[in-house]
Amino acid sequence: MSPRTAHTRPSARVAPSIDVVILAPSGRSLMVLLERAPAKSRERWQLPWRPLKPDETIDEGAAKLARKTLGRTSTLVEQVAAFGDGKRHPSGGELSVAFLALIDAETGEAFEGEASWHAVDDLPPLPPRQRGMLEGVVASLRARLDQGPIAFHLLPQTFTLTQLQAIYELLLGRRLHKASFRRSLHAAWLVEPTDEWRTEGRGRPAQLFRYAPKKRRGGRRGVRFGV
Amino acid sequence: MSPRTAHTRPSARVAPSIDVVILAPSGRSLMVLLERAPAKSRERWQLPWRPLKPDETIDEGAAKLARKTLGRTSTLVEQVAAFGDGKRHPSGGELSVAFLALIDAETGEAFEGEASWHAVDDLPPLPPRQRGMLEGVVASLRARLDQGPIAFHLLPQTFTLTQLQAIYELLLGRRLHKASFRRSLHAAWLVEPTDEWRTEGRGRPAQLFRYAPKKRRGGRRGVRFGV
DNA sequence: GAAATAGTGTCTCTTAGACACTATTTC
DNA sequence: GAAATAGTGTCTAAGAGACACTATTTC
Repeated sequence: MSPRTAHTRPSARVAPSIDVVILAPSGRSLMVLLERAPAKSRERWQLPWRPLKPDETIDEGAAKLARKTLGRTSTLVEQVAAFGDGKRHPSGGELSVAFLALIDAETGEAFEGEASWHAVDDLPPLPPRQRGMLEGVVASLRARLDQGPIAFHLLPQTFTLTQLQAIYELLLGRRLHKASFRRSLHAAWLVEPTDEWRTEGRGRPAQLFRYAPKKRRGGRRGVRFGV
Repeated sequence: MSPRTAHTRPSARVAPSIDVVILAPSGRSLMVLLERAPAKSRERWQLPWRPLKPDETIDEGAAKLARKTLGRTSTLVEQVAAFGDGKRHPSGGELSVAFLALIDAETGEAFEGEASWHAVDDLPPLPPRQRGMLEGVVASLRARLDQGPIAFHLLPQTFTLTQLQAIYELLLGRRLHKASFRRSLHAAWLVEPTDEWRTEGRGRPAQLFRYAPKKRRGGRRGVRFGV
């Protein structure tokens, strides 16, 4: 049922790989960090990956990989899913574990290294399993947007409400109503104002906010049946 | 940071394991299917598992394992997450992939085999990694309840609305309002009535419904900020 | 003053939940 | 008729979206 490439070596046991999807917002796009693939590869780009070493946990391996790629400790590294669908992966192994790391726009723009940013809507060819992993990770990110404070990982410590709304619009793929957005945000007690204001070209300056969840209101909305 | 058991053999590469969490509703509890562990084990019970074989995909492996355990093809087998947290697993390996299978109550009650049902709220000791896997799978199930028609996999083909509501209450862990539940269900066009009615002891007979999603209304509620 | 961006007040419509009711069965 | 369960009508309150407005900046 699942496709299988011809060149897998059936009896050689290859270590599972750890692959990391590092995302940052940029303008109206979500960007992913890709590395140049080795010269012999079919594709020119790949997700950063490494084999799972025998005496480390996958979380340790992923943290090391993200750190090596980014040159710093990232905000969030979180396991998403395992992929062992028979599609081709640079490791030659059967199993890969996908991790997600989120970087804020400022840090993303400042990044300089071996890897470079690509819009997730307009990607170069990737090894097939990595392509699936990237799509799976982004889909899971979108699905979990309302389950936790994911969006704040894509912003600097302080931010304007317009910036925050732009992140939600980016991840949800649709425009949001400004007044409604701010009302729900206020009701959720997730952010608090700082006493700083940011002037950006023309227009009234915007107040800066920080992420500071206060209480958890009993979020008892009714049952929402599957989309 | 993560605990590591002393008995892992650092250089022996052990195949990743595939573990299945098979769930069925029973009364007011979610039940999971556990197998007797081999005599030498620390715990007496374990989740059904098997090593990933070199030339199969994880989905194939999980499907075979579920079929072997249940003696039939299960309704839903779906990968949830990988666990490689350094905790002990019967396989001795570092990495395990968790799968979820959902069985309806009638099929669950009819099941007879090597394994037996245990309430997820009242479990015997399990190998530590499997304990984490089970909790992770159940948490993910609850979190994804409103993303897809999960609840219907826990019911027979036709069911009463009271049964359906009981499944949602079981998974959400709270009581729901009858009239509201039915109104939202009607608005979501997920079920259609059959012309059968079920009499169960006293009380007015209940109409049987079947899962028959009609249209997808633009489920455009506002942003819900993380709980 | 014009243009641009930030932020708010009010109205409407949808819907979750409470409450109370009717309907149909067994005992 | 009593008890039990199924199913519905109406009211209220919360909140999402539309619209229009005010506020503060640069040019």
